[in-house]
Amino acid sequence: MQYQPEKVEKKWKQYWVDNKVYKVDIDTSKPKFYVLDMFPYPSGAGLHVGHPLGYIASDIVARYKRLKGFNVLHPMGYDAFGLPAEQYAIQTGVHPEVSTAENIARYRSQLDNIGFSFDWSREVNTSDPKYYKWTQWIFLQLFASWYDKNSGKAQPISVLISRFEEGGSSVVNAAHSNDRGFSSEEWKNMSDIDKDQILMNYRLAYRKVGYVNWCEALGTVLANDEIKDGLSERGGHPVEKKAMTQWSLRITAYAERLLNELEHLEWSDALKTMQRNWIGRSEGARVFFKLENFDDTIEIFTTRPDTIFGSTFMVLAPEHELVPAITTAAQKVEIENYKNYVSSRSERDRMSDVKEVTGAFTGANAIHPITGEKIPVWIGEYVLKDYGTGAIMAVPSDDERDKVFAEKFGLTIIPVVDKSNYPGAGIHDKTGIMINSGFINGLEVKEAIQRMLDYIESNGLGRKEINYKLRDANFSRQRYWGEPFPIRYDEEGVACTLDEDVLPLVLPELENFLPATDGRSPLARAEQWVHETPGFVRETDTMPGFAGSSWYFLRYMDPNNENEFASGPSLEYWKDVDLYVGGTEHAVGHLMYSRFWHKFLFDIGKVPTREPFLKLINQGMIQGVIEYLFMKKEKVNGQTVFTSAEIVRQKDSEDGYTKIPVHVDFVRSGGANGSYLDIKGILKFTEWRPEFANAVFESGNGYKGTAANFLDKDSTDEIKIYLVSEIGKMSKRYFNVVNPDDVVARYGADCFRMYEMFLGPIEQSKPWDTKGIEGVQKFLRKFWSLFFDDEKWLVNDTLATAEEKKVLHTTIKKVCDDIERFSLNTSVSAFMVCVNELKRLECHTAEILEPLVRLLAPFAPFITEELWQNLGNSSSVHKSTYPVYNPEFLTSDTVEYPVCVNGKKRDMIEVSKEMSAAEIENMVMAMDMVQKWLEGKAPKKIIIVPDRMINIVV
RNA sequence: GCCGAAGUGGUGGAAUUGGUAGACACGCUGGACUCAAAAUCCAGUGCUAGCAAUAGUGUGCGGGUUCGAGUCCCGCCUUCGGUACCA
Repeated sequence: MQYQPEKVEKKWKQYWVDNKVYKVDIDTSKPKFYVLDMFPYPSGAGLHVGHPLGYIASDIVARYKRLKGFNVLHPMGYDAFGLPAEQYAIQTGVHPEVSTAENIARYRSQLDNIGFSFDWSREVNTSDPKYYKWTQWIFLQLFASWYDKNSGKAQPISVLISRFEEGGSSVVNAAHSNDRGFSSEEWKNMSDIDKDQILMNYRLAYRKVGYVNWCEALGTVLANDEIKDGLSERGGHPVEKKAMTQWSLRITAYAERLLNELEHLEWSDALKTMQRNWIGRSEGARVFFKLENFDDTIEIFTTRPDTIFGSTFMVLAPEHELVPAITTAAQKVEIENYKNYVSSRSERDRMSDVKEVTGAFTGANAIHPITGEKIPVWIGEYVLKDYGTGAIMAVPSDDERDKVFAEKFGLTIIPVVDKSNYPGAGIHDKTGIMINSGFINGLEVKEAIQRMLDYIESNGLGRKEINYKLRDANFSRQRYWGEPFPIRYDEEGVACTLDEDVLPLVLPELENFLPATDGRSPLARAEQWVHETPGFVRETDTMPGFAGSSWYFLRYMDPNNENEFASGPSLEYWKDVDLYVGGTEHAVGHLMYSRFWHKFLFDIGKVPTREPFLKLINQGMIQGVIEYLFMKKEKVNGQTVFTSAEIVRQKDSEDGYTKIPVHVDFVRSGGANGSYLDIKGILKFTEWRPEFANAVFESGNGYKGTAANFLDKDSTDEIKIYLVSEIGKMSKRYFNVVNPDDVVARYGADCFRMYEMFLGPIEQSKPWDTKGIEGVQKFLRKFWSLFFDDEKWLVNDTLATAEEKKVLHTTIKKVCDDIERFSLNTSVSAFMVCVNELKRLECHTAEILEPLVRLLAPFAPFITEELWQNLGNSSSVHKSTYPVYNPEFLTSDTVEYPVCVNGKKRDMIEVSKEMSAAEIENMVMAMDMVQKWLEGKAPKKIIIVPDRMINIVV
């Protein structure tokens, strides 16, 4: 019987559904194991071959753990709110709910096609009101909480209010953004609106001014992703920063815990380092600088208080609230112009450009808190509003950017750290001896920092402080397709929450998904919805993408619960995720927000664990090849011109050309350097992009013409328009998506699964390529042929030989070790080696083949299910047990040693395991090869590494 | 710019703790079977020299530590991911 994957796979897919093979429930008789994948955003392009990489790996582990006797929770769902569906709705009028449902249906069928063992009864969809009811509920809990630094956890706002009543703001040690202190009397006499404003600055979900990318021409707020080189990607219009009051989450309150509690997690060091650096804890001082002629003070944060004597000017973020007040009349125009320039700059550009600094003088001076000198106050884009206090004391002698700034604007530089005793020390290294620094002269930097901190505190100039690079998370989006806030504002503008029992607050129906005026969310168009309750207006912003994904892993534990986000017993049983698999692109964003929400839920007693994800594996990306055509920026005689890449390369500059992505299906020799469009490709391209129907194509061999001119050419290879290939994301926007369905249709799901694993280590990124998939296909056929020849069943009951047992048990050991350390590419090789060996030994005994089927089942669930049935079993192979390796079968009496001379392998020698080192030495010295290399001399040293190798040093 | 990762034959990759570099595959070359093809099977395959035995050389580049370095250290280069509103 021939191996026919399509037949076998169809049969077992149905069987699994009919018999609910992967359904899982709480079972306290078994240990639990939770295997989670980062759920996909269901994009219009469908699932591509990159998505399943992690899913296959986690599915193998889930199946392996099940066979090992664990009760495995292995769910899947959809992160279904997002920008692309909304953009699609604007373009086509199709409601995001409709397109999302279609995309989900497509994803589901694609996922089913690959044979995953998900328990689909637990599917989660973040855009389903039954789900986002609980996202809104969590938001309400955040709104109703503040962070008490004394108890180190979130507390109800009611506790805060009673503290204020008892002792005012000074008795509270909270994470907050409140800038005025008050006594209990003052609190009691405050109006409700004032109280509300104060409380807002303590809430974990609060409102503050944030900056959005505003595009006047498009009348909309843009995502960073929609901006290229400072212009809108659609249309190339200017983009500027615009201030808007927005919801924000006080993640900074959790900075210390997010940092410290990383330690026990089984995450890669690289990932932990990324999170640590993102949190960016630094110890230093907050120092107050008085202003000349103003009552206000400028607050700065510095990690180098020792260098304060070298501070010769100050720089404020251009958005700093003091800037308008302190700018002198003479400097007003300059400051305004500079602020306009800065609002056109992205934050990334502001941080990246270190060679060129820019800035403007406010005309104001600050008073140096120690020397009393007047120092000028500037604004500069390299100081960010949301980092630290949004202001710095500039020390041009000991900071790179301050130095460049001082040099450019002719400001004073006073050297304060003598590094002459530390050759090779960089400008930021905390080493050297203080000079020109008054009472700390002569001290080592580290000592000077301590001395200065003490001085600052005891003289009331400031205080020690810990600062974090981590910033509070902007939680508002001016979009339709997201969770509505369960918030409405009264006539005074006070934010009032909806009652929990009216949740979910469902998105209103809309026809037009374009943003409303002034960049307000499209929700503002739903007049009736906005004004539903007399005297109130609803919040029209929606929550960002990370809202729903910050807690979905909890919902899987009890996905259909209508009374709670998940029941106590289910949370208590499943606890946390034992294995989380997903891409590094989420290293800081999603993983940081999820940990934050989880810790908050822990604080309010809703989850039993401090951390959500115990072990995490980052899968690499499967990249696509992006193929670009060179297009001349300027039209020639009114026509668009595409130029073959070799012509452009001869000019050693790509200036004057734009790169237009081409659908990879049109390209010949794609992926390599010599990819090109032939005549057929050009015709397909112009058909696909009708706006280029009359474009001129220039080839390297002198042809020039439009697609129509090429029609009469006989040979499609006569004209080659070469392209540039780049490795990048597989994405609809680059037209390079490869659908797993196509691969499965051709080779079968088992083959696709094993091939994706065989491609290389799971953590590594690599471009998709089907070169080599036939090796895996051959393996599966060969495996099958151990059981069946053309028509006959070959498996018999003969006793297995020692050699056969050795092959099997070597493989069991290797595969188990590999799964445990997540090295799935090498376990596929191990299976190949095993089958090659068994084939050579003409092994057809059930004693070997039956455990081998179980061993392979997690990798190739279909073919093994079929063979398992043929072996006479009536239940699923996935309900059996995993084979256990027996070391007895692997013993050997001899060891083969490589014999090296000076570390270079020269010969091999087989040695009995019983031999002593001295005996081996004698044996080695007697070898002809050794004598030849010694050339009569005595060896300096003989190194014998047991079971490894022998090295002779000459 | 900053943070993180990767770089090994023609290609994907293996080498788990400093100990035989290139397992397993793809591709290629030659052969068997076949009228022919597909499929299958056998042999070879890092590079250079050599009929061969063998020798030299070889893990992005330049240094270093070590009896021994793909693996550790220092300095670079290139590519990828993130950089706070793509998900």
